Amino acid sequence: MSGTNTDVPAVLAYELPNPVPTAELEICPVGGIFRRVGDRWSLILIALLGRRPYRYNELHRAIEGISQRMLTRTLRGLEIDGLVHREVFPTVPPSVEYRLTPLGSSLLGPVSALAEWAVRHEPDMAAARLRNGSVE
Amino acid sequence: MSGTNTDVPAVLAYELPNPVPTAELEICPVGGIFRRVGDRWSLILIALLGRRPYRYNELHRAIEGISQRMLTRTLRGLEIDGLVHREVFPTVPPSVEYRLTPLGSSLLGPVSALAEWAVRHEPDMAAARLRNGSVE
DNA sequence: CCGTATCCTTGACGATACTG
DNA sequence: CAGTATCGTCAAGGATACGG
Repeated sequence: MSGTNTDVPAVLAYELPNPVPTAELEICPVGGIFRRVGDRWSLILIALLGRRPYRYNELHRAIEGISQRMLTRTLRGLEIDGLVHREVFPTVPPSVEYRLTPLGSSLLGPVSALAEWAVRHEPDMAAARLRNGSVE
Repeated sequence: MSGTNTDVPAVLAYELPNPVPTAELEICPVGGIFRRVGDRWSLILIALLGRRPYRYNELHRAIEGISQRMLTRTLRGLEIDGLVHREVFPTVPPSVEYRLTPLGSSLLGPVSALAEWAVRHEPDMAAARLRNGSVE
């Protein structure tokens, strides 16, 4: 689905008048979303929670590379930005469930588009890195 | 173009088997592309070069917030990954032109999709931040 | 079970100065 | 014009230990 694109930008063309006043770029929220989701764990969490709700330790076990500190911090960040919902069940012992909000779910589409690009073109980038002697 | 999406993931669903062996996530190149392009300047440069080729100081003036150091480093990074092509013209004084490679151009589509999402939903995120008392 | 608190390392980034 | 070199700062992230 979705033809590959060597085609026109779209929003980008609109966002960037020619002399590029810089302020335009600062204001442009594209950078913002990349910063929010471009860290080490946010995307992984969003992808996971895109499948079903998870409890805290369930996430901790599932990802396993992540520290408790970063799991908590990343979840809080996503919660603050309204991408993830946190619900506490006052059971004994307590359990906390995390799920995507509708806003968070709406991110899955665009992210998937980028994911498809990455899956398709990552070999090209790897080849380029070899050609240009990054880690030879 | 492209209806909004609260719809299904796609690649993400494929990328993530349920117990999530972590290795799957490490290997998944989605994180990689976000890391490469999620820094402060890469996206801006890609967006700029998506419009036309630029010379070094032209970029430096156009973006203006950027230091020479970071401009050079970011361009080198993008060049190493095959997203940007650097061509030197042995004139006096020397001039160097940067342009997107076809690979780099192919990124504009997916990035634009995410840009559209950001433009549309950034207000929702800002509202959420206020609700959740991030910078109140 | 679900976190917080503390310490430490690393790398991103900016500022400034200098060069072919 | 098109960079490199050096230094300093700051936030992301990991490790470990502790608490409700």
